[in-house]
Amino acid sequence: MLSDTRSAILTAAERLYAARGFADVTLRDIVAEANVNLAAVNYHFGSKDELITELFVSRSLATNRERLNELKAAEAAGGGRAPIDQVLRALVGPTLRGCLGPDEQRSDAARFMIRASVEAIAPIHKIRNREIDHLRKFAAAMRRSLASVDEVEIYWGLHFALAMAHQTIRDSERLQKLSEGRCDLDDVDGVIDRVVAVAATALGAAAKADKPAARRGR
Amino acid sequence: MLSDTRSAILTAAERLYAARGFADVTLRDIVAEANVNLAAVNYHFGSKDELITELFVSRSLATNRERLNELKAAEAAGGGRAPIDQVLRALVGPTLRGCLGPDEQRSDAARFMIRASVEAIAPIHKIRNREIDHLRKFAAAMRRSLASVDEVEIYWGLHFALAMAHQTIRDSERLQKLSEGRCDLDDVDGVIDRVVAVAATALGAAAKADKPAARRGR
DNA sequence: GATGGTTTCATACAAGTGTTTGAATTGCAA
DNA sequence: TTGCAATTCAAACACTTGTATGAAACCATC
Repeated sequence: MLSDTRSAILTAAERLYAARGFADVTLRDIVAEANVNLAAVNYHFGSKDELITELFVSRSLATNRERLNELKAAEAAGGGRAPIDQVLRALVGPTLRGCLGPDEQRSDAARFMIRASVEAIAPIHKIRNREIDHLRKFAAAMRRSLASVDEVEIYWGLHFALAMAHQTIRDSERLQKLSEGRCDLDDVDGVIDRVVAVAATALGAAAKADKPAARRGR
Repeated sequence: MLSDTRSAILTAAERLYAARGFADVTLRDIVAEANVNLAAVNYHFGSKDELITELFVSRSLATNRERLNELKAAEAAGGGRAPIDQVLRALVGPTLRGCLGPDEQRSDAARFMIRASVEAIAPIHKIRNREIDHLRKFAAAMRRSLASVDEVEIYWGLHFALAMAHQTIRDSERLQKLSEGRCDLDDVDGVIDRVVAVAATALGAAAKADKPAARRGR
């Protein structure tokens, strides 16, 4: 049976890290949010780093599971091979849905994971290699979907898709200001469509030529 | 005449922040790197935050100047209007060149700016609005280049171009591992070509339809 | 109801942080 | 050289951080 205090700490830490980042959230902030005693953190987790590690591992597994579920559903519907846009959608959809859109729909877990992937925090950096194994599954699905595309292009496409999704979450405020509100970031499905469309187009172009567009102007 | 100590502090801070991020670089680290006394920072800058602010403003102006120079050169050659790929190249080229490629070619300034744009550090967050004015100039150049493209698509294209460039810098290690070295990140011009090509393709597709590619699979 | 392990609590601790201080040192003009 | 402002320096300051301690409270089991 999991201690009540234990999960209260995890939830509070997740919420605070998601909202304010790792830099200026202290153990005292966390225990205040969780309404528990300061010493409870070290009692239940051993140290602050171990708390962060456990939180990251737990949320990382959950996110990966969600993405793989979407992927498997898409591939099952297509007889073991899903259209590239559905593969990409499974990759970027869960995180985008968890970070954008109406407040009540956002998840602290998704925003925590974004912070964790961006801020170079010591305990997380050591574990992050596991994410590569997870991404490899998507690279494999993309190759099944686009058999004629060179493997290198697959990696670049996957990388760019994640880049666009990630940065859209992180810099949504800047894009709003820059476009003076004309870019609608509350239309989460629209954003997902855009990211998927651009990445799929890039991969589609790669299917027709081994090299990207001709270089000019150097 | 600028004090020797003053610029030594700026240089040391830039190098350390570029290499290790803001989180775990202390004033004592900086003064050790600069070979000056601890109190020199507060004497010359007033506070740590003011040091960071001055550093960010200075490097930000330099980066923006470099990008605008490339843009103006391209537009001058085209009679006030540059091809979209050259506009995009002026936007992402300087930073990518300063952050990727051979060590001796990298600039602490470029890597410092990446850190500054990623890590939510208080003194910088207040100034970062100025970057929007700078990006607006590129949005305007893109509209001159692609008169038929809807304004919203311009913003999305600019945003995605920066996203791909940024993330490629930040996650170059992951991409290397994921692709087992098959994605050549030392070929800086090749990377720039890829980013520019994908962004330009996305904008080109937008020129043919008001909406991005049809939505599927919801 | 007593017992003993588990959990909570107030408090203290050592280490590290940015900042301040006041005395030394420097550099330059009179 | 003398005088004075600008700069450097070692030391200390006030504060915050994560962690450790030992007593108190809790709680199921006998």
